[in-house]
Amino acid sequence: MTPEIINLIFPNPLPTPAEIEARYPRRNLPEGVRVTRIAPSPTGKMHVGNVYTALLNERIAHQTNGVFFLRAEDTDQERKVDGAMKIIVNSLGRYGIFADEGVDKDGKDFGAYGPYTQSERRDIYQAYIKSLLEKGLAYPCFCAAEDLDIMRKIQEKTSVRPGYYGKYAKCRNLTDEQILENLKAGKPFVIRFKSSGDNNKRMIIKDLIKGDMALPENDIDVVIMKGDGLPTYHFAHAVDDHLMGTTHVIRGDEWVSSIPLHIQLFVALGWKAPKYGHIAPLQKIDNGNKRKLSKRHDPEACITYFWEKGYPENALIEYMLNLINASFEDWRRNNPDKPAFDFPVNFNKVSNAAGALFDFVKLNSIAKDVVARMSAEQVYDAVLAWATDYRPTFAERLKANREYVIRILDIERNIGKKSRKDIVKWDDVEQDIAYFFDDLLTVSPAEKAALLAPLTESDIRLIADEFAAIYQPADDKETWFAHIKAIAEKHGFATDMKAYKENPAAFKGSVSDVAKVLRVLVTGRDKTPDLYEIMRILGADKVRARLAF
RNA sequence: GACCCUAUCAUCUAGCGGUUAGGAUACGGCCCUCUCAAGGCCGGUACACGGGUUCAAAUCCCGUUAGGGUCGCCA
Repeated sequence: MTPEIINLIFPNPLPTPAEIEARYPRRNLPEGVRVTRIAPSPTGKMHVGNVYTALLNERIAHQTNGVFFLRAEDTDQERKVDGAMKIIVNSLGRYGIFADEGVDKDGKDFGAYGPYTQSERRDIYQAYIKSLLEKGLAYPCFCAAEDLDIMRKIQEKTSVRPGYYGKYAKCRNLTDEQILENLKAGKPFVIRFKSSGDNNKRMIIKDLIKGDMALPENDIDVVIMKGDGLPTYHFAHAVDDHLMGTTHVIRGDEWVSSIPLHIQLFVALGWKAPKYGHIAPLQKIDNGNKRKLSKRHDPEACITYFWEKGYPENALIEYMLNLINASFEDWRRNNPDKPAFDFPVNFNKVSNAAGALFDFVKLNSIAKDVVARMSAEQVYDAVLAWATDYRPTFAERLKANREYVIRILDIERNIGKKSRKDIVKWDDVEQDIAYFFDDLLTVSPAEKAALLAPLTESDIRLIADEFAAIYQPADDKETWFAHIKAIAEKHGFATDMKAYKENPAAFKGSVSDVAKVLRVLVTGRDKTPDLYEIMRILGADKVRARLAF
């Protein structure tokens, strides 16, 4: 390719590859230290899968005291959304995932290997594309999108492998004169990579996660520079991950089939390719089939779904760590008090080769454990923070009743392994504690009576009155329960559950029925945590008032 | 259609030639118990199918089937 042509393609002054290399010195890191990255497109929504991939990459790097950086892949100017980096950075930060270098929430760079936004790296990509043109490893292509469509249709119709290769690569063998003519005529063009691959040959790819794969060599002359002068993903990946010193590229397995291309690109540019690891996307069941979670169709694919529901951040992290290495749950059992990030991720054994179903049942179970390990104060703070964003009215109530709510949240908590586990997500709490507030307790007497059937209204009234008369909030739990037993005995209810079970007909009911009367009258529900605690927290006045059935 | 990958309980998985196929979640039962939750104990459920190789196969090989992914100037 003549200098004249190259100057027509790149009339602007460009740095030389050597100058660029000098600006990106090799990272001086000890053996075994890993450099990874997360490279999302700023399209405005954060997929759970992005967080999952970021978590894995972050762990892989930071477990070796390596570098984890964030790069904005915004070469598709059509899909770019303003403010998207803020969403990405906040989403990750919320889960404790922080980059050492990259783009911050305002789109500003930090770190020595920038710019970390691809659209700001145009000259760098073009410099390397220019060098490829000079070496005859790339060429301009003047085929219009419509021409390519027609070509693809013909290929489909004649059952040939689609793509721009071999005899279908029309612009590959254009003469310098033809190129010059097109360029001078101002015909739009892209730059394609001149592939020397043979589709009939296989190359062995060593994938860190999937293992060895035999993939066909790439023989397609892919576009490396688009009509707008920006590179395609493939080319930007090679340039950036080389210059930025990425040692391990861990990404979604939609990239598997382009690994041969990527390796080709590294070879053509004279660089060493990073190690690759590919993870399968998170799936869901749809009409009996698995398919990947999609931002378009599945609300739960968007990370904000978990914010709205108030899933504890640690619950999602622990769930994801569990998907990464199923041994996480054993580790957690042995290390109940350690931060989740202390878990040694073994990325040679990343599970989920085929794509795991995102399992909310399991997530919920993990979430219960996570919440059970928190103190009442921590739960309060977390619920308040969540409610402030998503339930302002509830947030006001929480703020006005801090001590009271903490006491409520503390019922049967912090007793080691026996802690209650009824909170999965912050969204559950308002309902859980509603009966502690008179204005939220809207169960009518009729509804209460229905819950208490077959006891009659006079039975209920009798029990309630007798208990109200004797109730002392200062009583200890034994005394409190002795009162209930006494009332039971007096009215023909069994106090010995065994005796009752052996001969239920001999009694009107059991002591649990008496307790149930009190429970329903005081809380409006027949299922609650420890009634004794509830009464103490409510206070004698409120208890008596509610017992006045 | 072509190519690549994957295939163990309902779900996530352990397993890497010899195991009563293990764990977790879910489910069921019992115990505990003022209800519920929690906890403890117990239980059922799996190697997709068909061929090989081998003394021996969930493990290795080959097919079949099923699922996933990729075949763009999107990433």
